[in-house]
Amino acid sequence: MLDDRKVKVLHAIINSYILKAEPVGSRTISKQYDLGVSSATIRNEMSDLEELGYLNKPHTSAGRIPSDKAYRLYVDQLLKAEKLKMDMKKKNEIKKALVEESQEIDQLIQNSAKIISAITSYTSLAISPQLKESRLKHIQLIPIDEAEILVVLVNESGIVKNTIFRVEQNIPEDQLLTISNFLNHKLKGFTMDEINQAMDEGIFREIHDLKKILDKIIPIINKSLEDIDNVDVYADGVTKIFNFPEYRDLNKAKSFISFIEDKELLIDLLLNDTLEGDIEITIGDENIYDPIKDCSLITTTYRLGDMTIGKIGVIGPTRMEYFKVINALRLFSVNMTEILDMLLGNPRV
Amino acid sequence: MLDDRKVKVLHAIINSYILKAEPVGSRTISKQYDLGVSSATIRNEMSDLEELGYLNKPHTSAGRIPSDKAYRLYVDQLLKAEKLKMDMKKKNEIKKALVEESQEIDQLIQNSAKIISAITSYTSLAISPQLKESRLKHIQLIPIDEAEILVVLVNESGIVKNTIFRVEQNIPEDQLLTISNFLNHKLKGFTMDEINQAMDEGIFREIHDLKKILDKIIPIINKSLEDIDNVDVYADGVTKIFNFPEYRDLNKAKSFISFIEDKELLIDLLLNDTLEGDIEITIGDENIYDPIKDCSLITTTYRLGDMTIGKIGVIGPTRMEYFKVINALRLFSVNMTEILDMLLGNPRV
DNA sequence: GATTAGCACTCGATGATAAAGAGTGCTAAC
DNA sequence: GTTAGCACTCTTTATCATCGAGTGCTAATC
Repeated sequence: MLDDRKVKVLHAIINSYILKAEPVGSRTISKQYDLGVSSATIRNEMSDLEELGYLNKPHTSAGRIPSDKAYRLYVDQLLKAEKLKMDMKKKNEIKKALVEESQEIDQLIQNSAKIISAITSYTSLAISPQLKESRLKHIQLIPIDEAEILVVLVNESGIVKNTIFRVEQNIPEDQLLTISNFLNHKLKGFTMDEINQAMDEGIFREIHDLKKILDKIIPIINKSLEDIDNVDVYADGVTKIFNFPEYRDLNKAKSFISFIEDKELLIDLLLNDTLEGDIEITIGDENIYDPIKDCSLITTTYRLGDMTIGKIGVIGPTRMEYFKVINALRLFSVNMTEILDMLLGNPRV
Repeated sequence: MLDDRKVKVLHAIINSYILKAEPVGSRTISKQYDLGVSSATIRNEMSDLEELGYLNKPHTSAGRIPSDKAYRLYVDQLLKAEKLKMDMKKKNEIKKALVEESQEIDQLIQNSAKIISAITSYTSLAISPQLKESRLKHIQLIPIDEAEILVVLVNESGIVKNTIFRVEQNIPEDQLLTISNFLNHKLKGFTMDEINQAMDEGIFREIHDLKKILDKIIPIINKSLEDIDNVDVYADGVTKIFNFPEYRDLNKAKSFISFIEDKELLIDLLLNDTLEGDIEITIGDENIYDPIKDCSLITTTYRLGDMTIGKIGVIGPTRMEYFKVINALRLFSVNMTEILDMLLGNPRV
């Protein structure tokens, strides 16, 4: 069905269209890509490719445009054929830049998005670590002054969360310590769900004298653990979309940018996919959301330990420089995993 | 120079232009605004107003467009004349929505930006609290496990910051407590600058046995206090700009959105102004930055105690619904100040 | 002296028409 | 199977006439 020459023609068309963003004619291919056949032959092949669904015609007298199906074929072959020859020098440069700028995890993610957008020239997306079901590692109550107590929570991954709350009457420091110890003893290693369940079962029944303060603290613990699990998304280089002729149309640009502006949708977009695999590519109509049905989304994951905890990627017109983007993202996947390990991972000494 | 009727004509033109975004002709004014004079008279007045710099002509046979100078006059009179009749019902509605959604300060600011953009239909901007020179209120070291210590800092305003760091060898809990107490004793109430200075003066000389751990902690304290002072900006409703006909031009839209995307510039924009005053308005060419020289920026401040600590505002075409925006922002200024007081302020019981 | 009706004039916007150009698809020859 | 050649299609671009909103001036009017 798809003989060797057809594939070559198709690739030539795709390459040309990625480069120029203009419908590709038979003459262009026969002249600029060395296939050794005349434009008439190319015309015949193109006609076949169109029939097979790999090419579209904007109108009779225009050239051809690759379909989503064509990109899919192209990308699959790209991913299969391509050896992962990572440019270690570049990788380490990026790593250095990332580490220097990012002491906090959120900063790391944000900076990654920024750098990716800069080096690929596409809009980048990134989602903060997913630490679903995080387990409590440490809890401590600290008196700030007579009327304020600070609750500090640390989860397994080393993410910390604090809340200050007010109390009517002064609670002696040693009593707070007792409470801290007690809570640590009872709740350490549990997820929020488990803590809730334990409470329903009345693990605190034994101590009546602390009840009043515990009643105040438990909701805080809950909220904080919830907060830790909360995700954030970042986008960078949104206006890069204006550089692509397909977004000369104001309405298209608007709908794209509106989509990117909607954090809820972005989170959904990045999480709905699996968190598996190395590089994931969604092309055009394969996307669920209407506003990006003529975009391609390329994402990669980053890990903490052996858990995949987040995603970072690039979005742009289906006519995307897949090769370049895939390579850039691979660099980041490795780098971020390494950096996260350094920032959050358990010390392995 | 500017007699009463000229002002009336000018206001009519401004109102019409704000509404329609189209050059205003003399006939429109004489028909739709009840000034009791013919279009010819209006024409004469318009000619005078143009000479005085209040009106511009796109070309000979178009109507007139208000100049920045005209908006400035209009706005100044608006601010002077307008009584602050705050819609208390609406104010409290908004307050309720804000309080429910925002437990964290940053969330409060973000939500405010979102709501403001929604009710005004313009792009909103907000900057996180400026707690310049924040003073240390409390510091505590908490052992997480054998190799990790959590440093918790609380500043005067009740903002908390944590960092986990690793130690080679286990430090006994009581020793950490001693260190905490010592640091609290020495550093409480000081700003970062003062802490640095104190260290240069060698306040820690007396205790040699703690030197090793202190050397590790001091940079963390510094970084954390710096971090607390760090500002963040938020923008919401960026794509609203597409709704305005003056941004039908792709390049204009791009340059506007690029500007808004650049956090550095936004911070500068919001901080370069004074932090004084109720409502501040910068019109068109009064703006320093080129990309927004045909925008107006309206901001208001919010306070903590008697210190102005942040700004929130709206940006849009100079043809802006000043009245509506000013009223909306006033509501927010009061609400946010009240909410911040509740979240962070000292308990006054 | 201010106001107004009247009218010539300006200039962008709109739409129709023509010409140019890129590309296809078919046919017939190689 | 490949290719040259050519009629045909459809968009793009340029040109030109027309339309209409609006001005600015003049002369008449209040």
